[in-house]
Amino acid sequence: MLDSKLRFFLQKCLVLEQAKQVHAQLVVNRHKHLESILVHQTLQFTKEFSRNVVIYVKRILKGFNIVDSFSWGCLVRFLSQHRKFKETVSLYIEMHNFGIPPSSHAITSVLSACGKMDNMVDGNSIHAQALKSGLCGCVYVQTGLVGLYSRLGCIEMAKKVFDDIAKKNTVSWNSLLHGYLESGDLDEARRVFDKIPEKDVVSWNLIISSYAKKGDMGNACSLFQAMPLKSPASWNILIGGYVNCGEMKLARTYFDTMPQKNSVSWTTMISGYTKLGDVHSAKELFIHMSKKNKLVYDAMIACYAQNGKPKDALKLFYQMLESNSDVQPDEMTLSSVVSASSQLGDISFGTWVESYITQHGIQIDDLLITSLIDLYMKGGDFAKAFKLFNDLNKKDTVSYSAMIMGCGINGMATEANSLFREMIEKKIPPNLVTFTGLLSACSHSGLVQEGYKCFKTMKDYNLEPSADHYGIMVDMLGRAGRLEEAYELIKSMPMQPNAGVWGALLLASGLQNNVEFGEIACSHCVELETDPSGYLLHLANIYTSVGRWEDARNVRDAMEEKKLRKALGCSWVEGSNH
DNA sequence: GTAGGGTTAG
Repeated sequence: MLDSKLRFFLQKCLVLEQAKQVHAQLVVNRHKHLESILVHQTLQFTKEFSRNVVIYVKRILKGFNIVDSFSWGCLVRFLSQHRKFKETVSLYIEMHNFGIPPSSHAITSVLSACGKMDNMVDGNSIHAQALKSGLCGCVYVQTGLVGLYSRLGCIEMAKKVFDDIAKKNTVSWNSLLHGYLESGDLDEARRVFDKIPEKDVVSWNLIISSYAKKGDMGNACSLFQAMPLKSPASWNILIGGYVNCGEMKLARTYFDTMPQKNSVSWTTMISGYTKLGDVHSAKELFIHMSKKNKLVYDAMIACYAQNGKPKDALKLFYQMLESNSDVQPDEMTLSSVVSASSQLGDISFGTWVESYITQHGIQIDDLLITSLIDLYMKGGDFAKAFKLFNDLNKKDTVSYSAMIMGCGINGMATEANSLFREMIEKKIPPNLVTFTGLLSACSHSGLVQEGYKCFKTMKDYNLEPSADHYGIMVDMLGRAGRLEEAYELIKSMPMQPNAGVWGALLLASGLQNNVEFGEIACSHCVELETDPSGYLLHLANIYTSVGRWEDARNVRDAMEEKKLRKALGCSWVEGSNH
């Protein structure tokens, strides 16, 4: 009697606090045999990932006096489902060391985690373990292995395991299909797709997503229309395809017409607008979404951070912390947030983030470390930045560039150059950002020869200097007093010089009190910018410095007049609204 | 088994 009552009660266990209360009751009433149901229910109903749930459940599991592979498997699956792949594998190992034999549940989850992490080593040893424990006859485990080898690009192994499956289900077929898609063999994938006896919505989604990823929206769209039953994922795949092509209008049409939007639909659209720099449309969508989950917050925070709105990014982050205890930031959220604070030059935020990470047990990863490196380099805490740099699991183009960029800003040319040499030795390819850092290091240290050499090196790496790179070169030459050379370089540019390039020449002309180049540079700046008052003021100062008071006054007068006209224009517009 | 979020410049 009490059993069924408790069972009913357990079904209602939606949040951790309730689970804890019920658990206390179980213990008091000596119903420990119901603990595994509690574990199962709690994990099933926890929609948003929460580390507290993991800690709590693990404590219950370790208190079991019976071997319960099923409950352990539930926790392994919970971690894998919430994309905590590293933790999935380490819990699996912990479970093994605890003497719990693997369940098919646990094995399939840990295999999928290994696949998503590109972790062949653990994947292989789990395969071996599955063979030893006799679980390889289980279709779920076999299918999990097909999925693992498919993801890791070992299509031959995948095919071998697949052929051994006695009773293949649709999931087994789909896993193999996934393998051919992953290896880029679209023709073979299409043959497998046509051979699947009972295609389900995932079979269709897989083949459609492969066309969408290739940018072949014609095929993707016609298959989408042909499929008998569409799931929200099918719509999201199509929308994602259009987003990747930059076709936001078409994406929006499908988004607006789809019958059941889910959070993926919203995040896909928001990130599409992010990439095009359309913060307004992204925000519009974000505001109108009713139940926002963590990923939607992440997408919107990233949108602000990537589009030069760091204050908005931080504001939304604080809002996220306050809004809902279910939505907890993780390393993904924090990397955007750190990038925003770096843009604001707020180095104290780094210390806050680091303590937040330890307090909440967040797994720090290379991307988050990279954003912290950038923050500390810009803030001048080089010791901390170098330490973090050495902590990286894998140094890549972005992390090297962040370091070099920081050296560049702080005029550390020697360090920048040795980092550059190091990355070349390690065969890590530099990109345009790397050279921005290197060139600005030379510029800030007055190393003209070195700068030229660097600039010319770019083509060895198939990199075309951008207008910004020219801007730094102009700045460097200008500071060295070589205005003529700087002007020649601007004239040689294959693209239209921007206001930054001319501004650099103007600034240098100011340092040298050179009217001739000052006038040229300023006239271009005025053409390119809507508010040229700063440039004009600069030119006026150049006139003053060489004693041409009359010209200086003329420029200032012209500025005043423009300002007045602008002010009048504004008040006229405002007035007309009333 | 399918769909969504993060790091370096401007």
